[in-house]
Amino acid sequence: MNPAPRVRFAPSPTGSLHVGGARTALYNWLFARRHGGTFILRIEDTDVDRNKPELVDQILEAMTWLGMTWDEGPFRQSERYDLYRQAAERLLSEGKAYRAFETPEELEAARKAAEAQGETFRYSGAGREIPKAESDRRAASGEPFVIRLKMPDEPIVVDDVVQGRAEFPAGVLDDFILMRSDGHPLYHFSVCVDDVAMGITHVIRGVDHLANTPKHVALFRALGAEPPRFAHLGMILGPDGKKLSKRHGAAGAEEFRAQGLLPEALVNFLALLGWSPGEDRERMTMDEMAALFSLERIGPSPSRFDHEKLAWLNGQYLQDVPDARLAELVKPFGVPGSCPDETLLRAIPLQKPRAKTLVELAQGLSSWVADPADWDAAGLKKFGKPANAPLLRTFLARIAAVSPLTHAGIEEAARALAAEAGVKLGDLAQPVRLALTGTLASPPLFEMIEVLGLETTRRRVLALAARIEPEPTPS
RNA sequence: GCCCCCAUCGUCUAGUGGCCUAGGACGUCACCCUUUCAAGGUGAAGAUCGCGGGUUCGAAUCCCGCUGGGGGUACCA
Repeated sequence: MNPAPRVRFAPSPTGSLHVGGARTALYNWLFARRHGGTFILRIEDTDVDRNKPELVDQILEAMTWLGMTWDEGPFRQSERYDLYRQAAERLLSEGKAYRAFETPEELEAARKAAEAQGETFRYSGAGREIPKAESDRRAASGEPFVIRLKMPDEPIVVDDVVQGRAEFPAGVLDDFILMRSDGHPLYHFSVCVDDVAMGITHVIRGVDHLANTPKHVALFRALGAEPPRFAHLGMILGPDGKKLSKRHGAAGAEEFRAQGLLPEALVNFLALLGWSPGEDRERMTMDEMAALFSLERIGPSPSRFDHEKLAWLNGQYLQDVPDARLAELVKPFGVPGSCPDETLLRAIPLQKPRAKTLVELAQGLSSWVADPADWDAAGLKKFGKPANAPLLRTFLARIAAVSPLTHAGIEEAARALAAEAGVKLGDLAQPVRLALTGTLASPPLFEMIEVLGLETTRRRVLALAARIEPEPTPS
């Protein structure tokens, strides 16, 4: 058996945890769990200009919320500069890398010129020709330089676990920069140095890195290490097929959290974007997924983010959350803390089948807590005819006589009243529902009244009755 | 421009040469249940497997071309 794999998730703190990143993290996590490996968290913060340190905590929190715990780290690349400098020195002394003294301006000009010709700019490799002694002397004299890798003069084959085999011809890649003139390592370099140092065996990341992979392969070899296995994941697109962004509603983990989604649902949904365990399995816990996960079953193509399906899945999960837990979870979404837990606990079982998210649950719960501020216009139009006012009052009188006030008893009274009045039960129930909730949609009415109690019911019903009664003769 | 990748119902996908009259899920529609709305149950519509050529007795599955989409081509990550 192969040694236990070591994988890493390496976000850069230039934004919050995007769902694309969350899915990458998840696949790494799942892979590590599946094979008893190690999941490492590494913060790629070498771009001093674009980093936002405060985002690191946000990313860690999102990871935790999603249930992805890491075994090692978080390591920060900004704290590992010595490592990169040493590696660069070594490459330099081994002749696998060299100093180049062109200024950014010179390079930019050369790039412009090449583009004007309709050609791809590639660094000339001029620095390769500078004798070692001269290079050392110029560096010692303080002349700014970058360190570039000598790319091998042979094609590089990347045998990707999910994207398949890709061959990159020799000569299309130039001698790219490892260390900037200010001494900061560049992404490609710090990544490979760290991957070697951390003993990474499998690199699972987005396809946007596939084209960079030959650089990494060359770098691993220069560093004297066997390149890891690569698995490049297809992009996650918005419903319109464009790159997913806030424009599509939500793109960051904490935005989904704010929308009232459950982490287990989001994680399950994300896992299915590109991976399938086969046998038509869809709903799975993280443990189940971890048991079934394999890189071979990841598809190569990009996928669109379908909010509808996520919502459905979330609704499924929501039904299984114990009511007491739900009572806690829903509180940040606007259910007044003043609502007695007893009411909440009786309302939740009736309300939750009607909710797909915690936000919807909180909305549904609101009418158990507060009298309706207003009545639905369509409802008023349909059931607000003055003749209903006496019906409502009679209804109140009838249920006042029901003792104890059980939903079965209330239903019995309601049915009797409807029969007497010669109307369908719905014609009585709907006005009452409008009075209690302000809307025409709610959980079963009689159970609601049982929980709400006579006082609240009376107050709300009288309010509506007063509203629909004929004006006291304007004349 | 150059290099690389991708392409099955509207969406996520199963499918790795015969089991495919292409399966499941979301969504949609219908019916059932029903005091409303959901949930739930049952069922239906929906994919000439992007297009065109090959290979093969046989292709969604292999090969080539095309088209469309995406990525890379930075002293960004």
